[in-house]
Amino acid sequence: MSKHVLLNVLNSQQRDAVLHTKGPLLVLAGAGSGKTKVITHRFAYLATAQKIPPSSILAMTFTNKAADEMKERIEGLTGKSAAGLWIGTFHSVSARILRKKIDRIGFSNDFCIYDENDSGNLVRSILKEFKIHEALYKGILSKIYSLKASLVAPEDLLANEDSYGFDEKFARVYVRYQDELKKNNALDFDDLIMCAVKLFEQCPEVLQKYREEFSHIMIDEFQDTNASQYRLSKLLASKHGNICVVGDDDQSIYKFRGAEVRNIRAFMEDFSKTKVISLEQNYRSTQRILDIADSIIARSSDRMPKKLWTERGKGDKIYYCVATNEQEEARYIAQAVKELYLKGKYSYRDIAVLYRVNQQSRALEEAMRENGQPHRIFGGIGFYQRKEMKDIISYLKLIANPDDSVSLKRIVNCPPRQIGAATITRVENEARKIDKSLYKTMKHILKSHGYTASLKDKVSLFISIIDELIAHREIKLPELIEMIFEKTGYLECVGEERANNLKELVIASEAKDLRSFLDTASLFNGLDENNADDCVSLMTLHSAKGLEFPVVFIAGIEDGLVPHFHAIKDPEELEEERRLFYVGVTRAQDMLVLSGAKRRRLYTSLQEQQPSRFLSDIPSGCYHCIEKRPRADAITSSIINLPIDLLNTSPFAAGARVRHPKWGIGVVRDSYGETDDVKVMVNFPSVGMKRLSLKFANLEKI
DNA sequence: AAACTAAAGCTTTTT
DNA sequence: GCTTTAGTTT
Repeated sequence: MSKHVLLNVLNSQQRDAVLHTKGPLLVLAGAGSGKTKVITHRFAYLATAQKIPPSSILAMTFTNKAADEMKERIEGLTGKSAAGLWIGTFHSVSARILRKKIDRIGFSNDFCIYDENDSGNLVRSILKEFKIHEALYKGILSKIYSLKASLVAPEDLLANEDSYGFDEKFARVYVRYQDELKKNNALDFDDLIMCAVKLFEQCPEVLQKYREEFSHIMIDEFQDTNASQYRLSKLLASKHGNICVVGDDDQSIYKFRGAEVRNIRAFMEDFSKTKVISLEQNYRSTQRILDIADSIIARSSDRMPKKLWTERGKGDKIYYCVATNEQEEARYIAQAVKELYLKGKYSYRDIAVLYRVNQQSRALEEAMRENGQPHRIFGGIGFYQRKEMKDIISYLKLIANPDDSVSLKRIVNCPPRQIGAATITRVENEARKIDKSLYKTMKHILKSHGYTASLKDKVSLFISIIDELIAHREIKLPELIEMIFEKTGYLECVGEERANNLKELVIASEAKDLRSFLDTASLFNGLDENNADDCVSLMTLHSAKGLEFPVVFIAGIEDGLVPHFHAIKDPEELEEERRLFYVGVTRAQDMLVLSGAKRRRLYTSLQEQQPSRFLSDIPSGCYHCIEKRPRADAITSSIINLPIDLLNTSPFAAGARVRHPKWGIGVVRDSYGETDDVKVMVNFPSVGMKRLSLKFANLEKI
């Protein structure tokens, strides 16, 4: 794409951001203001107009999805493949650097990556050994994570014991955890960033190499960076200062994961002469939606001042529906979805239902199912998170890295091989004695005397399977996986559904080598399915960030949910809830429907719920209140009064009697769609409700 | 070692 | 209320 065209499609602020290629740049990108467009066009501009080699531009995001989208759009703009470029998540970029250089700080370059599950198992086994109540592992793990996010290594903790306020017991667990990771030749997620920082800080010549390699740096969702990610970016950028960060403090909703909004202000201080550009024109939502959004966020304290505006016009009315309980609320939403669909302007895929906690999806999913709305719940367990996937991946991890004792433990008795807890404990004790990995210890046991024959037999059988697989580690990955199935008899010990999932794993492994496949499996949530099916999307407010939908429902606008009751006491957390609500509202393009219930079942008790305190910040004229009465009929009573122009005026309007060549006489229950493609719902006594297109159905009015 | 029962959880979660 | 996990039984 030519330079001219590249710049022409941008507004003046966006263009300023693209043209500011030298020195630090902070882009405050409001919701829907074309943030990704700026990043991708800036990349393309650097590469084409400024002749910067694309391989010298480092672009980091948080999610694989965002990285993929960025790559795709850059490919579209430059007409060249983005494969192999430095566009990726913080974690994948760090992993890529560490794969080449981590030996410089005393690790092996063929390290494996532990996901949260693996880390959790490791912490639990340490707690067991230390005789600490195992159920505490979650809290301990999250402490470890937050320390790592702040770049506090175990040795720093020990050196500074008092100042962090952690007890000695915890410090011992942390030290041990880190030792075990190293022994297993493994890094956890946070280590990826922490080790990259360590590498750069301890090896100036490595830092120098990458500083020269990355002449330009761009960072997306900057408000979500934690201390270690910011440090990493700063290390790489501080020399030339060609760093562009894009973010929105109003959309900071991951403080609980270590994100530091303060990094935005810190950036302006750390990089003097930072140019600040605000993107305030919103291309997504109607004015009514922005008004609501603004009234919510304007109350937020200590934010960078900005005000979104749009050229899209006022738009449809916004609704707030109060239902008696969560089932009624869900039914209301399901019926409104149905109505919107039947009116023809929106497909199911245009509609999202957002909520604060996953638990809310239950009632919603039930109502959708009853009403026959195709829907998809996002945010369950990912593709690679399923038990069967993790098992096979553990086999692969073990094949790639036999010293990975966490993976070994996971699959040593799966399928059952008579190697239970007692046997494992014996091997583990031995391993501690000779300070070797479980795999090496098992080999040691086979060569030693003084063990029972039955133990040796069991271990020998297992080791022979693993060694045979290791001997074939170079064959094509799908074949290797099939070989695991064959040698272990895994498929026979799982049900049909799981076996089918595993077939997908085989397919996903095609054209990949072992190493890169394992990185993919650890660092990717799973197949980020682009919803090809026409489905309503159900997801939490958190997972909706970065997405947009023509129609958005937000359920549970009640105190206790939005804001969540865990966040009500702490003013800072309350602010985050406000921003979360803001994020939800700003997902909507055309239509926004809020809802709440008067009573809701939370765990065991039926709670009386009050409307969200955030609603009182919205001027009452901004939305229409609806009381949901039970037993409203879906088709005959309109739940949402759609604008007149959407209503259909053809002769085949609701109530008309028609004759169909095959099904005989029926009654039109609803009609909708564009004038050149009108669709009707007809109830035929003989076959029931049918959805027909007037163009093809050959209906006769009688 | 597997199968069962009791008990304790229970916000969000990019990697 | 429901789901996960810890502990106990067979």
